[in-house]
Amino acid sequence: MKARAYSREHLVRVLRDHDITPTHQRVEIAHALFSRCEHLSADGILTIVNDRAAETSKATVYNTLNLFLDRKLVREVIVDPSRVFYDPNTAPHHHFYNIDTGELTDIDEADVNISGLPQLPRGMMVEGVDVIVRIRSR
Amino acid sequence: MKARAYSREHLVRVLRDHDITPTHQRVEIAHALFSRCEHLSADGILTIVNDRAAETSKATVYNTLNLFLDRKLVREVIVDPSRVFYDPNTAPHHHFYNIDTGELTDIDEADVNISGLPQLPRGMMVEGVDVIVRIRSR
DNA sequence: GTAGTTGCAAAGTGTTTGCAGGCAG
DNA sequence: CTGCCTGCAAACACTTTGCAACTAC
Repeated sequence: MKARAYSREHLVRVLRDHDITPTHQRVEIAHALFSRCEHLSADGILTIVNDRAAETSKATVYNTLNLFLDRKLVREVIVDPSRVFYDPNTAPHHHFYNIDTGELTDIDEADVNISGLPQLPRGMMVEGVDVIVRIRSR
Repeated sequence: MKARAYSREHLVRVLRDHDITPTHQRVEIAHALFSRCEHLSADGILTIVNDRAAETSKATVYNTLNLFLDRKLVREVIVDPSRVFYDPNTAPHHHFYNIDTGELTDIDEADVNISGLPQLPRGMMVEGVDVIVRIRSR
């Protein structure tokens, strides 16, 4: 992903493109997600957004993230039942998960080749393939 | 996995082999998991175990599952943040996840080939690779 | 102006913990 | 007998919801 500092104006356009009314809070949440190349949890986002001045509630963060999810602006990464991460990179890709630190790192899908998956059950289609490589320090 | 009805005596031996005191409840929970080739949630196990007569509490199911996990008798499958499944098949393998029904199906690891994973960060080792193929009806 | 959004607090869900009584060895 | 195990209920962390006030357009 490009490590670009997304401007507020650009984010407003992106939100509109996804049929999301660009309220102040939503722009801030989008900014938190897109301006850094990190995988954030709802709680992490809440902290960042309220870093300077408390202006966004927990409920709004959750509602907004679910909205972004629904509008396919972000993607959920499920690696630990007690930690859901939101990934601003919606292109298909995979992850390293550091089980010691909880850190997530992207793996470009182009690099990875998966072959030999069995036939799908009849009438089914693939929605997506997630690969999680769990790593830890030696 | 062999679709074999595990006897209680056999399970007692298995538990002992894993340094687990084979109490009545633990044997029942192990039986629920191993006697069927399903991926069960804590709640599903609670239901099965108490199907005839209520004799096992929720807390014991959770404690026991965590114990089994720790002793590597079962494995956790994380596909949905609100549903943790316990998999009696500890051999490396992957999963189909039906996002409509929540159903999990095993994929034999021998069939699947993954190539092109990037170098690990320095000093790291792979603990395991999970592949989840999310499917839905067409 | 009006529909959609927000904040707060309360309710929900799945899981863990503290403690008194009970079972395994 | 002794220590580990169990059940219960309370505690917990995370997420969702109901509702009155507010904001985008």
